[in-house]
Amino acid sequence: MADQQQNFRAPRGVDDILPDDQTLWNAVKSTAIQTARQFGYQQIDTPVFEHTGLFRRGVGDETDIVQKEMYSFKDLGGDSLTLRPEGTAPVCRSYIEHGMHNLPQPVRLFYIAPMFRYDRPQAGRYRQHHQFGCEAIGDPSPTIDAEIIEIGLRYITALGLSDVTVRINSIGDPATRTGHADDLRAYFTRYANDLPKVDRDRLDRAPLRLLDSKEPATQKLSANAPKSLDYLSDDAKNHWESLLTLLDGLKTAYPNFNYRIDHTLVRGLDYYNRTVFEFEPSTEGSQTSLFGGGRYDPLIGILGGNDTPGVGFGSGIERIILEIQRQESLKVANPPLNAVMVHVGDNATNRAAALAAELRNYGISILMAPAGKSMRAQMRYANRANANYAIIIGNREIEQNVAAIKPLQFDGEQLSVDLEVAAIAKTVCPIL
RNA sequence: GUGGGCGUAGUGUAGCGGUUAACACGUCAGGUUGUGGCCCUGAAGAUCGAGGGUUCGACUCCCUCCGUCCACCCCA
Repeated sequence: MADQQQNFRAPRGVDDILPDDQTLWNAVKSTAIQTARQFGYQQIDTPVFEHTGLFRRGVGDETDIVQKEMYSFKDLGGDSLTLRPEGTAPVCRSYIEHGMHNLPQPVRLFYIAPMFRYDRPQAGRYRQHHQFGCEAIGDPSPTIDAEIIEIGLRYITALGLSDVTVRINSIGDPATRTGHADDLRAYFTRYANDLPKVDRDRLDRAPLRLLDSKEPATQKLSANAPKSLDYLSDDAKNHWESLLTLLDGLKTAYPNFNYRIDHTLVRGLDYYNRTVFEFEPSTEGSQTSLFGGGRYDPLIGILGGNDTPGVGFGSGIERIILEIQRQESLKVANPPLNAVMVHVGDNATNRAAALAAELRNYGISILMAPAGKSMRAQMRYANRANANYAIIIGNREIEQNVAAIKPLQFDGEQLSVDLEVAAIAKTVCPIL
């Protein structure tokens, strides 16, 4: 608890995104937007908070997210609201609410939005994080599953990331899923004595979870455990096999693409069925999964809409950025300003301010050096500002009705031009 | 919720049972006549995370709490 004497810090698990980081953030976000648009996806923003019931029903009452990770609160009217912990349920709610089933199907949507989970922070995990997500609603075909995965591929490729493995699995439909879960439970129960405590504890609660356990003993048992792929209905099996064919077809366009069928891959949220996938870099450390997604055919029905299939993914921007920095895969820099205005003396300051405003009408970017400081101080300021030119106006210039223009990024002659917008604009921004 | 590492100026670090708590970067001001980058000089900036204890004396040793990082659970 910060008392009155202490300075405030950001709450645990949330961070400022400082100016130095914004360049990379913007690059990542605009890559996401470009990629999604290239596939014909349209942007959607849903509110930061929703009725708590949306997540309880959509994500699943028994999931960890709902059980212990939601930022829920009552508003002054007594409604229970929750800061969005994930993006799919809200998008589906919006799809239903706005009758998007009347649009040509499937409806393809994407978002970039903050998510909130009350979780213990660690590397790559925050209480507020941002996700780039895509959702395709209204098409049961595996071509859309493949499309969703391809968006992910194109996105990470555009960001220059390599060494990313795509793991994929099918967990079947709700009916066969419970059969599989029951058999899994039975299988692991037989070896209960060999299971480490953590895994014995979740045997009842979440038998699927034992498959991706980090305990070596459990991993050994998982190898021979019942596989969800052996439980697929004929429909689900066809869907799965078509998807694999489609993914193989992507290898021409994405020579480095390789997927790995991984029967230990399960997803934590209740609404998934059939296809599930994850993108993972070869980083050591553990909270590194860059993408998670899959098909969620039951969800719209669960939320009260007509049965409508859907498939999508969410990708953590913070993790993408960590990985970009680790691989040094993307170098970005802000473009320099056109000029810094250096002005000494009250007359000069007034002229300079007016002139700067006029120059901005030309689309020129211009930064005012701090008023009232020495020319040296202003020049030092200009030097740090990442600008191409200093426009220098002092008493001498006012008298002679000129502006001194000095290049800052390279050694060159200082010029003297008429104290007049067009002339200065042309000097400071030659393409004009 | 559980376990481990770490907490000294804005940042990164040094330090030791007794010092005016050091260094670098950064910030600010200067380096003669109005002009940046390199260089030089100077200044500001730290109740050494908080509270308690041991001691003649603690930034330094012990305990508690808090914060932070990492890991587990789980997830993006």
